[in-house]
Amino acid sequence: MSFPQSLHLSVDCVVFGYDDDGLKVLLINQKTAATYDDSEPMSQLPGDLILLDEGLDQAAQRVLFELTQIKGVFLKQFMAFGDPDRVKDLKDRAWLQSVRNLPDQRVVTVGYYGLVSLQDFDPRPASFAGGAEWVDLAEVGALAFDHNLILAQAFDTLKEQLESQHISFELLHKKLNLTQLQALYEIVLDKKLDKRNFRKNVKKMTHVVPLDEKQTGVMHKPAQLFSY
Amino acid sequence: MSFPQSLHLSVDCVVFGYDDDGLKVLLINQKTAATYDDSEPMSQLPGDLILLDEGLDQAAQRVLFELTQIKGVFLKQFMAFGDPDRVKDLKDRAWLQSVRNLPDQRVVTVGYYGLVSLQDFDPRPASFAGGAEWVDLAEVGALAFDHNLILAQAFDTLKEQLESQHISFELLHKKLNLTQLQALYEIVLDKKLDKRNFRKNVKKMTHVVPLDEKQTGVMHKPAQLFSY
DNA sequence: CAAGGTAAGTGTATGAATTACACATACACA
DNA sequence: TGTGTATGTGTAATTCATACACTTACCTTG
Repeated sequence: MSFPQSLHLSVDCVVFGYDDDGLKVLLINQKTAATYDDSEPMSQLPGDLILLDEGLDQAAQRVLFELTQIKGVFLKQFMAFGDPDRVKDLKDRAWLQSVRNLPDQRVVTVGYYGLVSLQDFDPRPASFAGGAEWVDLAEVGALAFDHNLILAQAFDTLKEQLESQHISFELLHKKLNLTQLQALYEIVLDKKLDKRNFRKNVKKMTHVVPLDEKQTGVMHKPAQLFSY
Repeated sequence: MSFPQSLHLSVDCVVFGYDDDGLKVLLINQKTAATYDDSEPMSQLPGDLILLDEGLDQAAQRVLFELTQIKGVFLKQFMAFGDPDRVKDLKDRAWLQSVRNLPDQRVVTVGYYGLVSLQDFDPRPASFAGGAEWVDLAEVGALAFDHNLILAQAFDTLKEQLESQHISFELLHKKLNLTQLQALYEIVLDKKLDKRNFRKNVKKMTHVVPLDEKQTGVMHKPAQLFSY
């Protein structure tokens, strides 16, 4: 009835970044130390083991900050990934050996996702060691471990969230005008929306409130800004 | 960059059981060995540590079977619970000490939920050691650990699933007639539904198919049976 | 074997919500 | 002062959701 059990637990953060030319995801490059052959160092989602005295949500915030210097993003847990072999692939072994005490240990990870407006979060926190960068969703290649799966799952969850009306600003919590917000919806849901109907719907969302502030410096009628 | 880390991972199963007089949840009684004071042995959700070579879904199925003899339920992951103190409460220590090698170890758990029709799953797998039993949702008292929280969260998830049309039979995967199905919806969502409208909606769900089979032995027009 | 009891099964009219669609407005710049 | 550009707004048509009552098929009992 009791098992000798020893495994590791990590969090992985899928942070989507939105700007006018599309949806991006925040990736970090594995520091190349030792690759198992002559292949390129791989990219991966920012993630790491949790500490023994911190909660999961807390761990997600900390890990994201440590790896990318990004702070204050609303991160939401969406799924745990526990395939026993998820870190056993040859391509991932060398890297694990360079950073872990027990590189062969099984690792279960808890996935978090969030959404930010790229205007705010410096589009290139690349200054930081490890090289974090925003990669266009369409251009994401093969990631380490099962991170392509985690990313896909996070994206599905984001779509569901948006469609079920609940969230948008909750994730973004940033001031935006309605054209930008609509563009975000269109990119994530991958379909065109009607401007007037979209605005009618937003008016019904009580959690989206107009600010006093207006757009400035544009060559047209300035747009009203909104926030969560 | 690498942490000494040692913690346990478990799964907990929230199995809802439906029959004509309401919605129940499957609980097990802690074998009373040593309670920390003279209090009653507590109930808890069926759950246990995962094995090192099994996946999470697989672990959920195994643990449920080992603790309750129930097999073949569709179980769906819904959330990981990782509060560092979730198993540290005094009331839970004595029991952990009696069943675990490392009773002080932090335990993170992954929650699974499912829904079964009580006709099929012997309403009382109580014959089995440990005493599993179906408890009316309204009558669930204080559970061990954070299991009341896990249960509440699972129930919320179930409601969302039903409301978003997606699931019902996917969880039940059992033949039912439409009156029974409607009653299930009414109990879970806690509101009355219109019979004719409900049936119209079910017709739209392509995954719910009528069987050749009909109800027998009833004192009225026999109902068509449906399945997933 | 006829009559009565019981839940199953079915359609329509009304109101609510969603969709499709085009022009006047406000600011910046030249 | 005029032109360019994206903002901001209403209505009619359609689709979807709701409310509502009687006939049907089988079982039972007298």
